[in-house]
Amino acid sequence: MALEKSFQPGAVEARQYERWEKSGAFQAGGNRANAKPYTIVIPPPNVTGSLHIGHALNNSLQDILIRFERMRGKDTLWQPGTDHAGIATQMVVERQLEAQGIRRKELGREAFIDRVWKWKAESGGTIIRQLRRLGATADWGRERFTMDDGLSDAVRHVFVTLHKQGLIYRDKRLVNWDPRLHTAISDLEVEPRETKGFLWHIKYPVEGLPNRYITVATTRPETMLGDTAVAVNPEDARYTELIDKFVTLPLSGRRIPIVGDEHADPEAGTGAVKITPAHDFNDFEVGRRHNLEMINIFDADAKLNENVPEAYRGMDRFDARKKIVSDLEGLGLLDKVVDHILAVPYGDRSGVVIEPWLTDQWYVDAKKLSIPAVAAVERGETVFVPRQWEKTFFEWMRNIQPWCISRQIWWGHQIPAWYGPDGAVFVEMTEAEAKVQAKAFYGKETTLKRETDVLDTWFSSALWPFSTLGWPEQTPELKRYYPTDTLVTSFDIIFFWVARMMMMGLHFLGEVPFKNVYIHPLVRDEKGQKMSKSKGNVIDPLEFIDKFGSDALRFTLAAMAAQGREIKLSAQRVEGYRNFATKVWNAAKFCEMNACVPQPAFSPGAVKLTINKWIVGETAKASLAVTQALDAFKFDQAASAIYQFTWGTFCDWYIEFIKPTLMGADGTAKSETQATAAWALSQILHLLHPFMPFLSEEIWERLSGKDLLIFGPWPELGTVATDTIAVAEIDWVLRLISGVRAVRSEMNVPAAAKIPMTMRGGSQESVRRLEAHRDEIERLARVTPISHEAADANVPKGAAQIVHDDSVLVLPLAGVIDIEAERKRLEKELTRLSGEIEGIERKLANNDFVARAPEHVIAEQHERKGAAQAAQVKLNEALQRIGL
RNA sequence: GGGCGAUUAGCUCAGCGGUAGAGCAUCUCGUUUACACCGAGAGGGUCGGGGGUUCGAACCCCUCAUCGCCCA
Repeated sequence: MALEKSFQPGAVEARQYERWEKSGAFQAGGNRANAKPYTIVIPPPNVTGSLHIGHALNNSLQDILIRFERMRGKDTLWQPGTDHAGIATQMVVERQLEAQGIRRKELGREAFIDRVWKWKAESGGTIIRQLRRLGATADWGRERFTMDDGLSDAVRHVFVTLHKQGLIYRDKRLVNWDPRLHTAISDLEVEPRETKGFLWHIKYPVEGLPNRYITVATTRPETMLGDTAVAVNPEDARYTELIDKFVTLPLSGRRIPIVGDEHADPEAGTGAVKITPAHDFNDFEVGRRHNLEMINIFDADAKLNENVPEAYRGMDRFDARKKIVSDLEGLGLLDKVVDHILAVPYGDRSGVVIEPWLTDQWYVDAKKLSIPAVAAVERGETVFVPRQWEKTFFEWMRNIQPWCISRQIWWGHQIPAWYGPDGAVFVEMTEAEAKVQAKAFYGKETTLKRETDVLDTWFSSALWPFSTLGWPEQTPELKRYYPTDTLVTSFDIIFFWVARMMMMGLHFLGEVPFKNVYIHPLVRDEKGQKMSKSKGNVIDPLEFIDKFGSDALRFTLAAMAAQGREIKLSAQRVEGYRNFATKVWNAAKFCEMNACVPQPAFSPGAVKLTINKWIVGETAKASLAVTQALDAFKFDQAASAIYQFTWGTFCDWYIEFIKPTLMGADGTAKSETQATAAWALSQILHLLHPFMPFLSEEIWERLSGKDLLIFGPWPELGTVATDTIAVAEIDWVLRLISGVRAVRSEMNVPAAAKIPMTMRGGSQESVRRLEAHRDEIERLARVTPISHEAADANVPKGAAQIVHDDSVLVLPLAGVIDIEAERKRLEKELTRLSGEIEGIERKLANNDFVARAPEHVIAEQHERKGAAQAAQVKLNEALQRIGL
């Protein structure tokens, strides 16, 4: 079947994807039961999500690894799925209901959850379908969802076990309260935004000292109604005499102590700070140190509650701020107001200011769980790539806080805890078991009330690497694929994912969940800005796929995935790699037109022609480069290696070189070259497959028509030795051609003109090479006739001369050449050479260099100097001849 | 305030102790039978500044500057 003029991704992608899927290539296990397993678990995207460019990068890289290992013969498992995204999903469905005039609370918990499931069945998991367009070869039959029965069972099991081990407990602490969503959220879901605000300096009258005030500076005056102390630094001489005295809190008249605490920074504000333990994380700690009372002044909406003077009750926190400031001013207690920049915490889902609020919540003792996780990374059981991210991991893990896992929403894993009438709690897998416990506790049947809170989504995500494999059942899959091999994610997820999965994996399976964590960059727009819906600069990967093809997008992302950088993506770049795809297509078309068909019995080590020996060696080199780069997660280098080899070596030189042979009549040379070209192309398709799967599979099908490329085998050409003699010879020819082309262009010789070339001097070997490659040189350098003459022969007037190793190439261009220009060219070359020689001589004259530098470096310098000097001699001769 | 990172050709980025690289852009030439989504060639960098270590530094160390990100 003849190949069309160019590659049409749209016509190919769906069909090839179907071939793969039908072939069973995606399925773990399969007929590779004896092979070594290789496993990646997908970082589960939100079930509400759709594919954005970050997902495209993340999943392209995973697919490249999976395809690479699959071709190498491993039993690959790429475990796909989504998480239930508690708050996000609940919000989506709630909004839908509101549009129909239905309020969640009116509907009731059970009915609401039914609606969420219905929504999930209809519109959830868009992203999973979109991943197929990217060419992702995950094992879709094994797709999991964090709310599946099995995974929910794992969640309950973990919760109950940790509780019995004392690693999950209930506590009254400050949490990040979202007054709009009415739930606690995690530190990581809080987005600090730098905001212009004020520092209000407020005077608190000191008890027993008439007209003596202590002035506190605060960014949140409304919280003063909950103050239970004023703190000053014990070292601060201004205030030492006031410590242990009392102030009268303005507006409420409460009597609160002045305490000495290091939290007060003498340099900041007035050096005295008000302490509101129930509404500030730092103050909470101060309160614990000094046994201060904790007064909660807000309700769940962040409105002032009954613990404040009546005038302020029921007010919104920001309205209350205004009133309090003005009331203080009226009392003459407002000292001054200073502009101040502060970080205000916003909920990343709700967009409202988060309120530190005192509530009862469930916590995981993350500190205890973090110890083995840190140790495992220290021992190298899990390795981060690039390594530097281990610092980030350690930094966070060593300062880890108790993990608040309860959420006051409905969609999620309801906490398996039941309360007795007196508040005693029974944590069990099922209500029946809880009842048994309760009966033993109370000595009689009792009515229990289940905890209404659900768990943080990340609690279930943390179990993903093993819950998806069937844990807590001891399944064969768990045994075979855990620990997984590689987790591919970006750095902003180290805390969310990596850390929590490490803790849970180690605690429950005694082994790390993954051996490598590859941290890839974040994708930004062309200007380097983070993409966000509000900025309107989001790139839709599907648009790129439609326009340039999935392969082009994948290749671009791989090529830009250099370690330790951000990716700035531009359409131009994607277009460039689309062009590369077309180039490959056309090279294949050329091979097809010239009957270059893969020969099953072809042995790359047995080819006879120099050019074929050369391309065999170059192919082996390229395959090694790609393999090594992928092994080291250097996707950019792997992409670059296959790109350079395909375009710069195979297309630019090899194909051009073999044209005469392919079109000639020499049967033996022709058939060897056809077979070699077909072989080299097939190696290219194999090496390219992980990056450009659709294109490579399509060409492979047309070329060989048989086995699917997706199954490999991956080129392992380590045993094919590079023929160094052939490499040196072809290198000599290529440099000769390039040299002639450069001079022609510089001298403005019309591209179509064929000019004579004489090689002057040169060793026997040079003469032999010239003769052996006469045809190719004539064609590619556009010179004819080619002749050879002795080093002392006469040179025609007005000839351009090129020093080429041990010979000089003479291009007689009388009438065409500008003698002055040629002289300048030669002189420029000479200047460059003498500069180089000077530099080398300076080095060699340095005794320290000769004494201390390694031998091979010195030898190299001598070699370079020799070559430069030889060229210098020839150039000088050429300069002398030019005027003759 | 603490930590991490960046600064290399016009742009985007590799390279991280021993002759400064790629892609794109620019300029010149091109109806050579796979490809103009192409071919041939060219120009362009004292590798942010300053110190130091070394026979030798874009690369290691110190310092300053500028710009990011994370944590307080």
